[in-house]
Amino acid sequence: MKTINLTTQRQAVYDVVRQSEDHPTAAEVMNRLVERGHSFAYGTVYNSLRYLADKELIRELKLGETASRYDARTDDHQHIVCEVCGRVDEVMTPVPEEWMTRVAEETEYEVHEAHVVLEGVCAECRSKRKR
Amino acid sequence: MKTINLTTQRQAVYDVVRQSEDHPTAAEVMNRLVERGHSFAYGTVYNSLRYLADKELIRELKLGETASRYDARTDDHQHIVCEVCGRVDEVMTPVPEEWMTRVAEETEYEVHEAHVVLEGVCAECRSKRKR
DNA sequence: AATAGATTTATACTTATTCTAAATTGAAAT
DNA sequence: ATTTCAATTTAGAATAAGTATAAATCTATT
Ligand SMILES: [Mn+2]
Ligand SMILES: [Mn+2]
Ligand SMILES: [Zn+2]
Ligand SMILES: [Zn+2]
Repeated sequence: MKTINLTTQRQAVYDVVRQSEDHPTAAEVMNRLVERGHSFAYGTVYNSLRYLADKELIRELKLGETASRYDARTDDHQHIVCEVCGRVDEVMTPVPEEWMTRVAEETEYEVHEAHVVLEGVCAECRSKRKR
Repeated sequence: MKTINLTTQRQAVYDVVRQSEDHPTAAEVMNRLVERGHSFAYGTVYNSLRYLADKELIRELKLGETASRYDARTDDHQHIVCEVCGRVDEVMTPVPEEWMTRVAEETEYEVHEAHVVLEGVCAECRSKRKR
């Protein structure tokens, strides 16, 4: 049931995701694997990412870009994307329970989760802009 | 600058989106155009949707599915997707300003907007399930 | 060692969308 | 009315991300 089989490939993919701070795409994971001397088939990287996400060791993020990103943080959190440089940062402030409750009332849905993608300008791009 | 040129094709695409309650995908828009007796090139439908979204007559939604959906409502609102039947409903209860402010403090971003996709089970699927 | 299930690999395929270059349209100027 | 020119549409090719397939390889158990 709960048994997790970490093959060489899966372990290497997992390591890359865990050691990345920037929510890499599958293509970025692949590049980093090559940098580390691995050469796995593309399909294997996709399979591994899917496997790790299924086992909840990582999360797949759909941020509205063309490619999914992957995140080794599996605790509840959201994301913010810089409109200027594209960086993706963590949002740890939780979505208010009370808002979710109100949405459940409004929509008559049983609400399971909320995926939030915020957009704005990061501190770095803001300071660059002022000048 | 602000001039909007609604060709026959763009007008027809706009009409379909406005008269749809269900946030159709580009392929669904195309089917509905054919039902109405139109036969536009695929590229034209995509171009029209992009044009209308640029002019802010409609909105493009990225809900984490493979295909974008389109929405004739351009006022501020969010969406909820049923995990069982896939239907997409409106969420009009606004995201709390206060939460956005806290996120701005936490991340040091200048926050411009929030895109929220909630997931859960709709009333209809819930009642079907209970039996 | 033999078997069998799981996994990896290379490659083909799919889906959504964008790009391209030629043809068409339509408004403005003659 | 005819010419002109930019904007638009069209058909089809191209791209990007991801999935499916089938053969080869690995691994645990007899
Ligand atoms: Mn994250
Ligand atoms: Mn909507
Ligand atoms: Zn930035
Ligand atoms: Zn439902």
